[in-house]
Amino acid sequence: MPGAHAVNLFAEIKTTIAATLEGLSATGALPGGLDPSNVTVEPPRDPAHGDMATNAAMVLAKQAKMKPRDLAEQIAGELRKDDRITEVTVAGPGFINLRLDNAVWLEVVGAALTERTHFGRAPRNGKRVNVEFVSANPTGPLHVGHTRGAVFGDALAGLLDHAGWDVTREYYINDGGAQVDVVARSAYLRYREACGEQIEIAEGLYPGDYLVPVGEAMKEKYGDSLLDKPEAEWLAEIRNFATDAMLDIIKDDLAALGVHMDHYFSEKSLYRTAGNHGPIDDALAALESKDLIYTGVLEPPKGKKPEDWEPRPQTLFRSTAHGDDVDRPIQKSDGSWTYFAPDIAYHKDKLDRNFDLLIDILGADHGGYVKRMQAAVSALSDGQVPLEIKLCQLVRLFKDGAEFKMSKRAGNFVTLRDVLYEVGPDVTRFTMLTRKNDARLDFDFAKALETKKENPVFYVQYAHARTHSVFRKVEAEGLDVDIETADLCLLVDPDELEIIRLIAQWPRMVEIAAQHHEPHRIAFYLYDVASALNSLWSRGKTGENDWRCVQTDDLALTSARLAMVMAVRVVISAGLGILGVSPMKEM
RNA sequence: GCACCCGUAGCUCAGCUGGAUAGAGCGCUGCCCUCCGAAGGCAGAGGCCAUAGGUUCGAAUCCUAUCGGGUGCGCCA
Repeated sequence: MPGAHAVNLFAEIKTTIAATLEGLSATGALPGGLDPSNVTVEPPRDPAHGDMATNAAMVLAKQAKMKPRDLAEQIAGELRKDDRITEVTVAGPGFINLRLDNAVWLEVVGAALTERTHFGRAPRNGKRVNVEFVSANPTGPLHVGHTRGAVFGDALAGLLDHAGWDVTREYYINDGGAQVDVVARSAYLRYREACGEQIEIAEGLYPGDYLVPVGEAMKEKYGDSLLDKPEAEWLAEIRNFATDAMLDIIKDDLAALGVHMDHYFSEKSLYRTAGNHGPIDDALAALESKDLIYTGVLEPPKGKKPEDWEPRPQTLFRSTAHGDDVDRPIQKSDGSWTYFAPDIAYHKDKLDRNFDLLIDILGADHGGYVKRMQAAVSALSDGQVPLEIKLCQLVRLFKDGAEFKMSKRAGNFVTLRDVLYEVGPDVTRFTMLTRKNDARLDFDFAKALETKKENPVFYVQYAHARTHSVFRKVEAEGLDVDIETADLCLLVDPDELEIIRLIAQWPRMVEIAAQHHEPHRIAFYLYDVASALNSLWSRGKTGENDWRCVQTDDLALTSARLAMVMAVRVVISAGLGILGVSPMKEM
């Protein structure tokens, strides 16, 4: 067995199979050059089939010009010689089912105990990934809509880190558009208010009282010197002041949720500075050199019926050359940039920072934006760097059993802070990760706090707490047990071995979830682990006394069982760690 | 009109680069604590994986078409 960081048994057996194929080719038993890349080694759905199943023979039958079952028998014959494998059968259309020596499984428990938080953590793969998420406009506190993206992005980043990537968590500050002027004007009103004036917040400005302290801070800094000046003289200054203040609020919100960004990138920095040149110009020049920029007139959008539509020439990006449906405007008809222009420049900046993979996390309402951005990245990187855009669907809130609708006009936005105040960061994070990102999520405040099995956060935490309570029991009784030196071979019960096999799947789970960029798989896996532990636990409570973990008259067996329980704890706490949830020692 | 996402048990949802008899929770039926947390466990009933074709040894999964739901479609980001 390889040492630390390489306890993915499924990957090991796959390697063994690949080696077996090569060996058979070398002896002439099989044709050479068989490509095993499509071979899978997985736990079979039905445990009666064995510990692992591989499709190798079925996948390679055509290449080898053999019947699947004949090929399977060939491979099986070789695998039977392997010490780790105790049983090899060929079944169905050509599955090869394997049973491994218990000792092999038990070694995984040993690995979990020695590696602890590193168990399942892949070796560094030397690749860098940039995960951009949240990126809310700096116009106020984060609300629930942002929360899902924040949780998802952070968990995905944690997952990729666990799977071997060098991860940068990044936030793009939209501080270049018109909406930050609106914040500035709104803050200015609060400033006048702080100076003792009666104010009226006009339609279209931000009414939120989070701007009150900003106005007071402005008075602190500027006194009443700005009161009589025209907007042109204070706008730029106040814009900076206000967006900084908003960003501070957002950073506090994220910190309260347990999210920490590695890098904040300002949109403003992309525009022309003192000279007549800036990153946007550079990005456009790069595209222009590839003949992807031209002036043209777009067709009117169908079905939307814009009343004031009329054909106008615009500067366009030939995104159709990179898979988009239509070319996209980067300049408005008045010559100013569309939002797309700074976004192109921003992604060029990411590319210039030499990432091997870019991931953007956006709300599902940005779906129309995916192809054009991927086209831009494809063009700028000559197809070398993939951009993956993960869209998070809406969160529907339920309060007191009824859906709670938020609307901008009613101003009844539920903020991230509200949610954290009600249920806390751990429940918020786990609950938001119990759905695929592209599925709508129902978030029920009451259910999130329920201490019942139907609430997965509770269920997993409960199992984790049990892994502690049993140790408290041992301590209270003053029993002399030692999990470090435990003889794991005493674990022979099928239910015990099932738990161990589940634990052994952890490294593989991390790998698969990371490959698919789907942290929710971790949440579901943890639920399975919790379920297996709870099931076994109950056996000890229903007459099968000999199953109880703690056997005062058999400390050797007790030690072995505690070692297994500890391995469960290691896996649950590692999994919760990836999701950003802190494991509880007692409920 | 076009693009993207989604249609799996009565309800809410999993289903691992296509794999063997499609899974869980809720709800329903019936069981299980003298003892590590019953805040739990076990068992039962419940399915034409939207529909129709196709690809292949093999499809909930891939392709095409249709139906149904969501999101978006130049000068908002």
